[in-house]
Amino acid sequence: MAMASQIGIVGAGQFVRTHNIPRLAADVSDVAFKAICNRAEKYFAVEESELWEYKGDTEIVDNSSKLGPPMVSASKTSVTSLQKFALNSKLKVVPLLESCMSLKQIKQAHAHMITTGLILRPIPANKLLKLLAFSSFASLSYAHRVFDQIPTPDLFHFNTMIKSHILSPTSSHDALMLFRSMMMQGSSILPNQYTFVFVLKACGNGLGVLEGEQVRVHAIKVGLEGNLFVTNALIGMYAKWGSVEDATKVFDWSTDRDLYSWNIMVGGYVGLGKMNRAMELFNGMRERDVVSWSTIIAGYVQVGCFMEALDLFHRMLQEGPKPNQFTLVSALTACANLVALDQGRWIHVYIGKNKITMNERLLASLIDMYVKCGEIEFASKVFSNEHGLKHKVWPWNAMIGGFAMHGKSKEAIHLFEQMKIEKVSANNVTFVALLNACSHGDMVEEGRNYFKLMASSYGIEPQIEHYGCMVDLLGRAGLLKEAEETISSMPVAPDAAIWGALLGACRIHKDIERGERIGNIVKELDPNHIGCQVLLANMYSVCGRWKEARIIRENIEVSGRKKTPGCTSIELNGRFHQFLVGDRSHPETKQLYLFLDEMASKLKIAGYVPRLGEVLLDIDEEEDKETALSEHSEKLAIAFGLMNTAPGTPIRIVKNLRVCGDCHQATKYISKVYDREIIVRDRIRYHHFKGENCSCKDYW
DNA sequence: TTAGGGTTAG
Repeated sequence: MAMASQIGIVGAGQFVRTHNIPRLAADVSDVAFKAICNRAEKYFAVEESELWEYKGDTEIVDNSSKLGPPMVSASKTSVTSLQKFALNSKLKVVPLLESCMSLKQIKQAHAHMITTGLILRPIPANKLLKLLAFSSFASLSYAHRVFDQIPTPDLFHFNTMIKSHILSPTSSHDALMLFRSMMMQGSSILPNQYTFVFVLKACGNGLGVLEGEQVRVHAIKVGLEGNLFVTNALIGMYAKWGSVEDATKVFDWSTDRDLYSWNIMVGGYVGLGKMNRAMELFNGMRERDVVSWSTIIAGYVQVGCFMEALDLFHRMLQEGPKPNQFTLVSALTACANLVALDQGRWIHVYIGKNKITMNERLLASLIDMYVKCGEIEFASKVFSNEHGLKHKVWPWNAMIGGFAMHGKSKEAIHLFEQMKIEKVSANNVTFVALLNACSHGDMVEEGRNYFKLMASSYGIEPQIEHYGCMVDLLGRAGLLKEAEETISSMPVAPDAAIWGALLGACRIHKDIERGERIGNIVKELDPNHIGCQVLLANMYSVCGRWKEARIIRENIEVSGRKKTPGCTSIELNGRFHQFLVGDRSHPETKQLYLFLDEMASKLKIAGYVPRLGEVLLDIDEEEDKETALSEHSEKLAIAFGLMNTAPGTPIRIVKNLRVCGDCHQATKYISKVYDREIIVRDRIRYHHFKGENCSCKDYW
C-alpha cells in the first residue's frame, strides 16, 4: 500500500489531493482522474453527511462525530476491511463491494474507488451501480449520481440503470428516459436483448401504450423482436396492460415459445380475473412447473373461488411439482377464507416436514390463516416463535390485523408499540390494521391520535383506506358529524365505499336524515353501487319506512344487478357446507329443519326473543317475520354444526356479509343452551360466543 | 471477471 495515494476528505467536504495520484490503473489519465475528483467533490459537498479522512498510509479516521451522531460499531469492521482491501490487489473491489452491510459502507467503498481510480473501470463501476440499485440499502438517487460520474457509460451501465427503474411504477418514466439517452449516444451503443427486457417491463409497469409500442419498434429495428426473452417481455407488457388480445397475437405468432411464455399468458388472464380462459390455457400446457400451478391457484384465490383454489392445490400435490412458498401462501389464503382449519394445519405441518424455508410472506399467511380460522392465540404463538423474521413488517401486520379482527384492540396497540421498540418500521398496511383495532374496540381517542401520528411521526400520508377507517371509527361511535367532516377534509375525492362506511353508521344510529342525504350523494357518484343502496334500503326498513325500502329494492331488481346473497359456510371433516337464507338444497335438509324447530323452542324457553325489527323485508304477519329470521343462513349453519359434531366441540362458521342483530342475539343463547363455543366470522370481524357472551361486547 | 423472463397480505 506504500504506493497508494491518500486523498483526504476534510473540512466541509472537499477532496484534497494530499500527495501522489493513484497509479494502480495504468490507463487512467490525470485528466480523467481530475474530472472524476471534481465530480466526486461536488457530490460529497452537496450530499455527504459523514465524512472520512485518509491519514497516512492505512489509517482512516472517522470524523463524522463532529457532524452528526456517533458512528455505529459496524463501521469499524468496514474500516478494517477497507484496510485489508487496500493492502491487496485492486481486483478485490468486487468482494469488498459485495460485503458492504450499509449505505455508509458502500460510500466508503465508493470513496476508495475514486481514490484508486477504479471507478473508471467499467466492471467495478457497474458493480457499484448494481449495489446501489438492488441491494437492501439501495439508493436510486445515489446510483444516478454515480452513473452521471461515469464519463462514457457502456451498455452494461445503461442496462443496470434501466433495470433499477422497473421496480417502482412511478419511476418507469426514468427508465424510458435512460433508454432514449442511450439511443442518442451517437449510435455508439446499441441496445441488446437485456435492454429490451428491462425497458418493456418498465413500460408494462407504469407507462402507456404509446411508449411501449415505440420501444417495440426499436426492437424490430435492431432485429431483436423475435428473441425469446424479448418476445416474453412483450407478452408480459401487453398482459400487464390488460390487453390479452395483443399478448395473444405475440404469443401466437412467436415461433420460439417456452414455459415462461405460457406462464405469462396464464398470468395475463389471471390478472384480468378471466379464470375460465386461464384454466383453458393451463390445461393446454404440455408441461407445467411450480409457477404455472402457483399462478393458477393464486388466480382462483384472487377472484374468491377458494374451493377451486384448494382443489387445484390438492391436484398439484398429487400430480404436479412440489409447492413452494408462493403456492403455499395462496393455499393458506384459501384456507383462511374458507375457515378450513384442518387443511391449514396440514399445510403448516407440510412446511415443517418438507423443510420449506419460512419467509415473511409465508409466515404472515400462516398467521392470517390461524387468525381467520378463529385461532387467535395459536396465531400469536406462531408469531412469537419465529424470531428470525421479527424484523420484517409482514408478520407484524398480520398479527395486528388479527387482533383487530378479534376485537382485541389493546393487544393490537401493544404490538404496534412493541414494533417501535424492535425498530420495525410500520407501513400503510400497519395503520389500516391499527385503526381497525381502534374502531372495533370503540377507542376513538386512540384512533384519532394514531391517525395524526401517521403523517407527523411516521411520514406516511393517509390514503383513502385510512380515511375509511376513521369514518368507520367515528361513525360507529355515533360521532356522525365528525365522520362526515373527516370525509370533507380528505385531499382526495371520496369514493362510494367511504360514503358507504358513513351510511352504515347512519343505519346503526338511525340518523335517517343524514342517511338519505348521503344516499343521494352516492347515487350521483356511482348509481350502480349496490352495497350502498342496500344499506339505504335497510336503514328505511329498520325505521319501519317500508315503502321507501321497497322502492329501492325494486329499483335494484329492475337494474338487473344482484345484491350479494347472504351465505354462511361450515367445514366439517374437510368438507364444506354452504347455506343461503331459507336454503333447502342440502341433502340433509329434512333433518336440519327438524333440528332448527327444536332449537327455536329451546332458545325461547331460555329467554330468547326474536328481534323482529331486524327483518328487512316488509312481511305483514309477525309469525312470518319470525320464520324469516329463524331461517337465516347463520342459524342454518350453526344448527348443522350442532347436529354433526360431538358435544363440546367448538363450532366455526363464516358469513360473507355482516351478521344480523337477531342472529347475534340468538347465537349467544345457542352457545349457552348447547354449551358450545361458537366462533363466527363475518365480513369484517370475529365473534367468539361463549356462555351467553360475545367477545365483541355487542360493539360491532 | 459484469446482466435476462413468469407466481406471494388489508
